Amino acid sequence: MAAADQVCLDAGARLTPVRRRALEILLEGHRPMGAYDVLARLDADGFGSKPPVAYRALGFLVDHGLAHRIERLNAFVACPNPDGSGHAPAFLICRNCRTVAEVPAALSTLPEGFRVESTTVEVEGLCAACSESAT
Amino acid sequence: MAAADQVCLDAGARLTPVRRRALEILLEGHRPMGAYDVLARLDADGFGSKPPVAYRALGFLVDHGLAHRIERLNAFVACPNPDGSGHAPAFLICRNCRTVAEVPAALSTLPEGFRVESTTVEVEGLCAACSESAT
DNA sequence: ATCCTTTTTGTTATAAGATAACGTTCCCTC
DNA sequence: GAGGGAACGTTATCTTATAACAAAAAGGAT
Repeated sequence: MAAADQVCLDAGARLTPVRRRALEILLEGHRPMGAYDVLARLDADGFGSKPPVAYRALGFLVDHGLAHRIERLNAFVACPNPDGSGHAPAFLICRNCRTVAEVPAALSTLPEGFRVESTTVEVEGLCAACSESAT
Repeated sequence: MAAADQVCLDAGARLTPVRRRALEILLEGHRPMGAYDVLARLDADGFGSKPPVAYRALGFLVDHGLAHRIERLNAFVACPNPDGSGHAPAFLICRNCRTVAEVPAALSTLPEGFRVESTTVEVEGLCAACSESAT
């Protein structure tokens, strides 16, 4: 959370109560959460109860690199190390235990000429623990 | 299409009329199409008009590597070179002209222990042509 | 402090994407 | 030509996401 404050400070962005709470919810979750899951929690905490409340807060977090969207799951996770500088992470999604690990991405050599603006790298499979126990 | 026939033959799978037509529609599109876009075309051609018709046909194509799903767009594209052996492609998505190019993926060095089953690599940005004209 | 502008919030309403479950039909095998 | 599994089409419903509007709150300039 301290890192999040710093990122917002640097960016001149406001980590308002809903946004802060949304980030806390993701951090507490330790796993990807759908927008409606987050919404339910926000609603319970007295914030709005309608979808845009969650989508806006999550959008803010994603825009500032405080959270990431996992496309394959239509879900969101808190970024473990928000650094302000849009890094390009890869996600390892375990299909068994549904956990998601964020690791540094490493995309090699794309064709010339394409101007990259953002990347999505998601890998699905079995994490070490589940792979072990499935043997 | 000949390649598609071959892939299905090898896999002992049936490229039925709806499935074949769905693939043709994607091939004619030359761009990602939503399931409901494909559905409208299938319906016009006398196939069913309800979502499962499209989702099932597209699911079959994706399962057999004849088409790919673009997660960021919730859309589908025909695979330009279906080879039966689940290759791991990357997609270059131009945010300006909405075209999608499929290129060989090249993910380097993931952590040990994670057993990879499938990968999603999608890059958004400006294609060479749009990048040029935007200068 | 007060006015003004911009951002943020919450709402209503609706769009877009996806799947579960059921009965019927088709096709292959015996 | 009968049995059984795969594929089809339907109804119904669910999940995910956004457009558009009004009210409130924050921040800057005077």
